[in-house]
Amino acid sequence: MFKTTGSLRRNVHSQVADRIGLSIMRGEIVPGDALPSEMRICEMLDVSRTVVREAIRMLTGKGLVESRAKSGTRVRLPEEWNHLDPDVLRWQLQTTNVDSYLIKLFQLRNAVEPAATAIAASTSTAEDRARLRAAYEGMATARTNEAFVAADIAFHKGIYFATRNEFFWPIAQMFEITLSPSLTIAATGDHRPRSLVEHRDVVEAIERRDPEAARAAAVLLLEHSAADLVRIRGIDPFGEATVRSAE
Amino acid sequence: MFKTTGSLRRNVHSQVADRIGLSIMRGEIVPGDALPSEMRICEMLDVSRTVVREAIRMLTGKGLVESRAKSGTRVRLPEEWNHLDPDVLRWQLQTTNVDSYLIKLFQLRNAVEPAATAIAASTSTAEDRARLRAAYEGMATARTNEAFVAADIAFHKGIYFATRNEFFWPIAQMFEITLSPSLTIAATGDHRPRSLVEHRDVVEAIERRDPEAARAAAVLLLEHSAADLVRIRGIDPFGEATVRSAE
DNA sequence: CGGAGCTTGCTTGTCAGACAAATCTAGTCA
DNA sequence: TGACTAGATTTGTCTGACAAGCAAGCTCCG
Repeated sequence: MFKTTGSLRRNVHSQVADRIGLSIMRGEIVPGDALPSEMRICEMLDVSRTVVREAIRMLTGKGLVESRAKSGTRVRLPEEWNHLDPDVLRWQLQTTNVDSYLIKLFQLRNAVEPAATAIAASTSTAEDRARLRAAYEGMATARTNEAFVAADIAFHKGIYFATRNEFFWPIAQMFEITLSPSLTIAATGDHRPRSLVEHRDVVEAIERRDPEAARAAAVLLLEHSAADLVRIRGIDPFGEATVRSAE
Repeated sequence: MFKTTGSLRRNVHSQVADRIGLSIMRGEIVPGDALPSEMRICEMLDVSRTVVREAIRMLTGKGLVESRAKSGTRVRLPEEWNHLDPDVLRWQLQTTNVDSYLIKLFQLRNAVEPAATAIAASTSTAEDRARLRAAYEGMATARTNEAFVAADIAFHKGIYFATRNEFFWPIAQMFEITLSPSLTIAATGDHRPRSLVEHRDVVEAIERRDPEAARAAAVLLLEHSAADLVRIRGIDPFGEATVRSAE
């Protein structure tokens, strides 16, 4: 069990954490419910107790579970998990509807990115701006779709990093996780050059250290991205019908 | 060692994680550097290897360290840690300058909250709105400062939760962590009633399901909060001189 | 028949010792 | 001087053991 199933060799406890984390995301273990006991998990997965304990420790750190001494390890309420944790993100991406996921992600990006871009314009260092410019050049000169998407990710990471506010960084991290796989999905040939101008306007506004121009450029870039979502995946992040509430 | 130092009895591995996490935040172990080996940490803190390993597993899950087999456990680059993780937040709050921390936090809140409020106006359930209204009533009728701050936190958590977008939730969580202690700091008597009207406008705009009015009300509320920061702590989140970059 | 108190068992927390695998270092030999 | 080998170090994993606390079931008394 737990031979290298296709991917690279990872630690066993990480694989166990993946397994339990995915089970929780899939709803196989309901919040408030108890996990199987450590010994049971050992038997089920044929691993040692050490491995199981370390896996549960990881999940505890991400807020997914809570183990009170001798009462068992229980799944916590969804509003308590760290939804921005890369692992949690990955597990959710594997178990939920990708479209609604992309819409929620875009909502967050839409909320944060204009402000982040404005902050970047006023607090970035020369090094930050150089990195941003390099990422833009990478997009402009990219010959393959992969290279273009990689440069695009570097570009947006660069913006969040240039805020010099570490609370923005994890948000960039999450776009990175989500966009990497979508690279293959959105790999339509004519997708590439369309947003180049908008990216350039952003980087130049930041270089001019003009927060308001940067914010405006970011808004335009977001509108372009939204249009791409409509065009390529057929979902509209602004037409909120898709995320209409239950009630 | 590790007797209950003042606070409630917690697991030993959590205490060890705290200790190592704080060391990293304080810069006692520089990124790229290796932690002392497991056995060394065992000796230093007088705990078993099991405990040390589980503590390191928690830190690994938060992106703070990375242990490659037999090369040692190294501290990762700051841009890789999960700065929105509650524990990381707590450690940082204990080791860095509180003022610059509050400014960065306010920057994020300023970026996210207007959009979150607008989304809440369009996607909240009746239950969400009732909870928000209840939190507002709690603020209006609070007799003690503690009760007021608790209701205030519940109010803002309610907004982020009402977006029905889980990616906004961790951000609310972080405000909760930060504002709880600041409760004692900002405990000036006349601080209380000033922002009541702004809160009411927000909740009523959401109840009317009017996104644009909600966004506008949120902006006003933020301006009020910024004024409070200036008045009470003497820091100005919008006067960016305080977070001027190094270069 | 019903409830209070005790007992037992299960589960997590922690400790100790052991071996495998991989990596870095240092020494040796060409 | 350079490359290769052997040893030591460190993390990954397994096993067995005991303590402590919570929950359920059982017993006994009213």
